[in-house]
Amino acid sequence: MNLANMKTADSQSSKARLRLWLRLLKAQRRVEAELRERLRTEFGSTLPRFDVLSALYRSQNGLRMSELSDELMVSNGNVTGIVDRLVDDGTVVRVPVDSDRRAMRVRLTDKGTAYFQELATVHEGWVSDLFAMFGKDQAEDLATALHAIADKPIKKKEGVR
Amino acid sequence: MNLANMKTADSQSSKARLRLWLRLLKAQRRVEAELRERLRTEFGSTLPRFDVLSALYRSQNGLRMSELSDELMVSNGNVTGIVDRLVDDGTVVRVPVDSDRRAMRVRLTDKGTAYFQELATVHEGWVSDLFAMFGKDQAEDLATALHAIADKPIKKKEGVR
DNA sequence: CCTAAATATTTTAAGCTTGAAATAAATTCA
DNA sequence: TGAATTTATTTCAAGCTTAAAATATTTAGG
Repeated sequence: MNLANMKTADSQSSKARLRLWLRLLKAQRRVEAELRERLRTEFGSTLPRFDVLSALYRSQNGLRMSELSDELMVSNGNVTGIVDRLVDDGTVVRVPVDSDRRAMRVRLTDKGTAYFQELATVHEGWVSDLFAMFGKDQAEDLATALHAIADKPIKKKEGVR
Repeated sequence: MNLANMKTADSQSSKARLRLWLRLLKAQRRVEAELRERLRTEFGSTLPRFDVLSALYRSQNGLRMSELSDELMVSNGNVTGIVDRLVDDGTVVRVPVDSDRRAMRVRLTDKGTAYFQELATVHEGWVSDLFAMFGKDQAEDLATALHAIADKPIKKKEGVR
């Protein structure tokens, strides 16, 4: 085989990575569509709300609005709207932060905690079913591989010098 | 170790699968955020528009609205809006289908084709950079593993019997 | 042929999402 | 101290997304 007939290693890697990305995206969409549908029909809820409740449940003392948006990787304004709706249905409350009058701490109410526990149990079962083709070990291996991307440091804007 | 102290294999698998899902979701969000930002700042475009152009570019003769929404796994109404905007800026056209007056075929214009080719080259480079930690072989292995989820058959609603 | 059911698409209302602008409060530093 | 900057949050406009309803057309069955 001569050089003219051979793609460079870089081009081949690039294509393989692009295929990986498209596959990752498709898998994510398929699972997300299924989870959204089930949250809607069985609980009258949505994924963004579930995500917020989940983040708050994992925290001990609630989270500030900005901590929530960092955790979920969505914009501040987005979190404002979702929390507004969760406040409306009584699952979370906004508590002013004593030491910083700009800030708000969001917490689960007792009702919200009970509600989320119910959801979380069922949700784990759904996910386990959707990923049933992966055994424990393979699931762990895949998760480890994806860690390299998921926890890649966020590129920060450079200050002007 | 006695049974009381040991989680069942099922529970452990379930947790591992849940972690895998959360990792997959986080990786997808990180990559998507980066691609969206670059499409916006460098091309004044968006991911949904890129996805539609990409699907049309891969097809030979354009796609019907319903083929587009199947391919992209989004709702019909969603595609209507995105195609409307692409028509506005002259990158695609709606062509009536002779044999079926309900249907529309969407095609890239010459302008749209040239524009997408430009985008696609740069986009592949971005993806390759974001996935740079995976070599060709590892990227292929991961893509294969994800195939099991990405191409899982869609569960259809059962008719009443 | 004619009606009923199915199909392709658009419209609509509500919620999600972003980036940018606006507010308000805390921090920095001269 | 007090002005300038930074930080936390909300508001806003525009676009994305969904599910359901509405329209228009085709297909199937009697």
